Amino acid sequence: MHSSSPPSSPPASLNELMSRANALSGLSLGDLADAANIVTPQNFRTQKGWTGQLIELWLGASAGSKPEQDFPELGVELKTLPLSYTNLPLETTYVCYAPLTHNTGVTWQNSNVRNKLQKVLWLPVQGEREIPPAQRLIGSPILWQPSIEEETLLRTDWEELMDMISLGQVERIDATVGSVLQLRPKAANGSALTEAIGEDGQAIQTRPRGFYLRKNFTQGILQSAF
DNA sequence: AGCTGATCATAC
DNA sequence: GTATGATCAGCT
Repeated sequence: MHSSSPPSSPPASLNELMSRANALSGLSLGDLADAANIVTPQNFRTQKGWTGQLIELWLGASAGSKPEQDFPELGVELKTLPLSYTNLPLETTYVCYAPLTHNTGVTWQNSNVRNKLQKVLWLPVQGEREIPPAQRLIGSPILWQPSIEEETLLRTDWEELMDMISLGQVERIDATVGSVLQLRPKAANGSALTEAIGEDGQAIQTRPRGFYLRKNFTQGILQSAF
């Protein structure tokens, strides 16, 4: 049960964002969907981003698909995190689209990955597939900033991946590359293609890729929060 | 086509 | 059981 309505404006401060997030903790996805007059799907097979969009709505994030943080004024990125019964992440976490061309001048410091991960508000949600989406409960929010050690791990992986992309080795990158950050396909389907750099420096067409955080890394974030 | 929100489903 | 590679929906 939940009787209020989604906010009509973005949070004006970090405190307001956190108090909105804390107010969701303990509620079910069905509660929030009902109160917003949204139909909860029976499963996420055809609506994989549904939970994230529902939480965005309730926190007052600006809708849309811009390559920027969810709360630009606060410098905060929002991520829902599906958890198992033992509170382990069930899925990797998408970070951002990977640039495969025109990467001269791109450094870790000005990268989209670093920008997105500078400050993240994690919203844990029960994610076991046997739990109907409507019954899945929201957990306590975690506001996270990478530690020096975490940022070093991320930067090292990012630099290795970007080096390979820039040197024409994108087709040799698979999801095993990177200790905490990995590169995987990111597209509507297998026929989507984008430009990349080939082995001999020529333009090639390849599947679009995205950066993802490994489960072990997000698990560490959860652990250090408790 | 690019990019957001992600989970699915098969190979291992 | 789990990670990789593939896929779904919506907006620009």
